[in-house]
Amino acid sequence: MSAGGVGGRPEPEQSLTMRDVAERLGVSPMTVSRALRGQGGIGDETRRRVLAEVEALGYRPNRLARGLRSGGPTELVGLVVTNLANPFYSQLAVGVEEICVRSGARVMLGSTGEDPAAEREVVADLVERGVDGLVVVPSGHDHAHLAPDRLRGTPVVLAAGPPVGVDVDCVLVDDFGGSRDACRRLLARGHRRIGFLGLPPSLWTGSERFRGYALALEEAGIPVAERYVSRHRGDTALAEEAALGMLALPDPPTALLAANNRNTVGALRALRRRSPGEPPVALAGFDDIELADLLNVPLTVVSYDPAELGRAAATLLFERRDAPAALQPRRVTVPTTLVDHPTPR
Amino acid sequence: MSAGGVGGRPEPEQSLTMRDVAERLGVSPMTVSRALRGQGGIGDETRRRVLAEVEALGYRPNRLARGLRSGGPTELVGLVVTNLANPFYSQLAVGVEEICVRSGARVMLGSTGEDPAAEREVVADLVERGVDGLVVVPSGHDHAHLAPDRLRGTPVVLAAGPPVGVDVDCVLVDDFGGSRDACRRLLARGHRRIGFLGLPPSLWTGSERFRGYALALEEAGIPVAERYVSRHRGDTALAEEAALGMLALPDPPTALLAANNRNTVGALRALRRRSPGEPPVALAGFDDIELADLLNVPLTVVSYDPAELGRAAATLLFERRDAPAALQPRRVTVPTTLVDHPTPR
DNA sequence: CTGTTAGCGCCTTCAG
DNA sequence: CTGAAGGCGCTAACAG
Repeated sequence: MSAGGVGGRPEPEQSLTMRDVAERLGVSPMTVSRALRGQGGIGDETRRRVLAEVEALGYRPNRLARGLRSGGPTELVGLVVTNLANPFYSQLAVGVEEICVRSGARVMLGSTGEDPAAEREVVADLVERGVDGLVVVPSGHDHAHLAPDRLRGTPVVLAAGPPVGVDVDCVLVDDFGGSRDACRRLLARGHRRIGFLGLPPSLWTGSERFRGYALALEEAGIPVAERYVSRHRGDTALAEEAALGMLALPDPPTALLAANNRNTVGALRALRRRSPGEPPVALAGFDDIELADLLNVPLTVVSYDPAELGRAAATLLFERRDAPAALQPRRVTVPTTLVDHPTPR
Repeated sequence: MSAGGVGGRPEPEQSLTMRDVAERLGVSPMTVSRALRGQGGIGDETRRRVLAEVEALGYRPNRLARGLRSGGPTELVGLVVTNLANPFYSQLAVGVEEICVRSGARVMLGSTGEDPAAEREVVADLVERGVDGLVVVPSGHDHAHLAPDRLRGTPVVLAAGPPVGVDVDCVLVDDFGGSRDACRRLLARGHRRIGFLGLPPSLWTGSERFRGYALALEEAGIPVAERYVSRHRGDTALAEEAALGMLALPDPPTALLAANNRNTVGALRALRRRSPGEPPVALAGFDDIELADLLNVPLTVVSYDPAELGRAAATLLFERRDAPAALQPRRVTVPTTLVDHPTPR
């Protein structure tokens, strides 16, 4: 008798059940159940006695069993993202959690690594685990497998991309408007040759941000020139290379517009390799950068709050879960703002 | 028909049960159960038929019900952090999830905002929801409430801080060694007056990083001077102010050691406010900074992998969960490396 | 106001 | 190899 601690402790209480509490009090489990849920149908005095005993014993109900019988909501939301290490997604998660906690729900996490097959598995697993709904940052280009019909009716909200092949709610960033505004600002400052460091056209975000760029140019009567446009996977090395290529043209751009954080960083690296004599190149980009004020480069960014995207998604989800009648699919767009980080000093 | 879809679809299948599948096949639910779990005790031909029907119907078992009866593991891990928006914690989460997924487990999230009361609630909620174990980044200074005894026996692993008042496993960063090594490097470069921008002594991490600084100085026969030491909550503004204060001393430090990312950023802001004529100040700090190469300041950082911390934590957790006999509480320390970001160009 | 009966969906146990 | 009985912990639905 020893190891583990068979000391004189008051029983580590493997796992109390409602009946244990009830027996100690000489009442039926139902009484305990009612006291715990505080829904009435029980005398004040009895309730007090029960709650005192519950407190004393440290009893906590088993939510899994509760949910099984009542069939009610599990107060569980599945959040499926590509990669939590990306601050965009971790902030999105913060927003989702914030709203969930307010209604007593918890978040269950799933990462896909941008693999549509992994997404399917993760989603299926979350549904098996009884989530009330899913917030999904989609990986593939078709979302038919996210139809609630195929998921026990579990509601789904897409984040950062519109649904394709399925009618569900979604929350989006104003990619188009943000990009357009950034480009307009560069134009307002007199730039006429503006390079675009973009994302693949197959991505919604990539396509929208390009569209904003193109529209702003068009408004200014400037044609989009192939040689000023690069569209690749967001990767700082590729972005740097693309920027250097453009800047080496006989008529190089006088400004660059980067379609996301990775492209902005690549552009910054390219710019810092220029010699002091060369003409300056203006830079604008999507996504804010924390240390912008420490870089010796003026930078204009399209800023927005990823947490707000998460809050909006979770809100739509709860509304839909609790809607007796089905609502029309809704689409919420989170606005962007243009922020100038002027050259310091 | 139209709206909503009252068309001729094959029933959206509210929620199939094992019996539905069984009835369609004219077998008992047990047969379906056995086929699904693939544990044998069933004929090959029967299993095939069952699985085919399951596939056809798109039936998925209800894991909550499964766990209720079998009492086995839920394959659910609770992760409790202070704030997911902090990249340290989101990377930790990535590490935890990575290990969990390998054993078919999922992560349930809880944020505390560094509030010990919130931590208690979150932990209790996760336990009620039947997690197999918890990875907790502790908020308070005493962890007695995290004793598995009080949590239905749910195992706990502490991350980024050692247990106080309770015997559980933990994973730590080598705060002491990393800080010591950084300080040693500054000393090796000839610095004798080294300022320390630190965290509150009440934090484990704060105290350990200070200890490393103090030890390195002691080794070099240099006393720790009050006026070169600042210890406050990690906040860039406070750090900047503290750094400016030190640099304004009659005998200012020639180097600064920042105890975390926030302090490093504050120090960088302080340094950039100096005029070109003033003597340069060296800077070293805990935590790497992505754009270090774009700052025009040489920077030495103590780098480590937060995801590794998460992987280690989850691994300890599963080992303990599956250990038939209780193991001794273990402590894993993740190493740090010193990285130089030389002045570019 | 309180207790009893039954059963959520699945699995353990024991027959056949 | 398959099925029937029973119950995990809790709560609807009905009695009293």
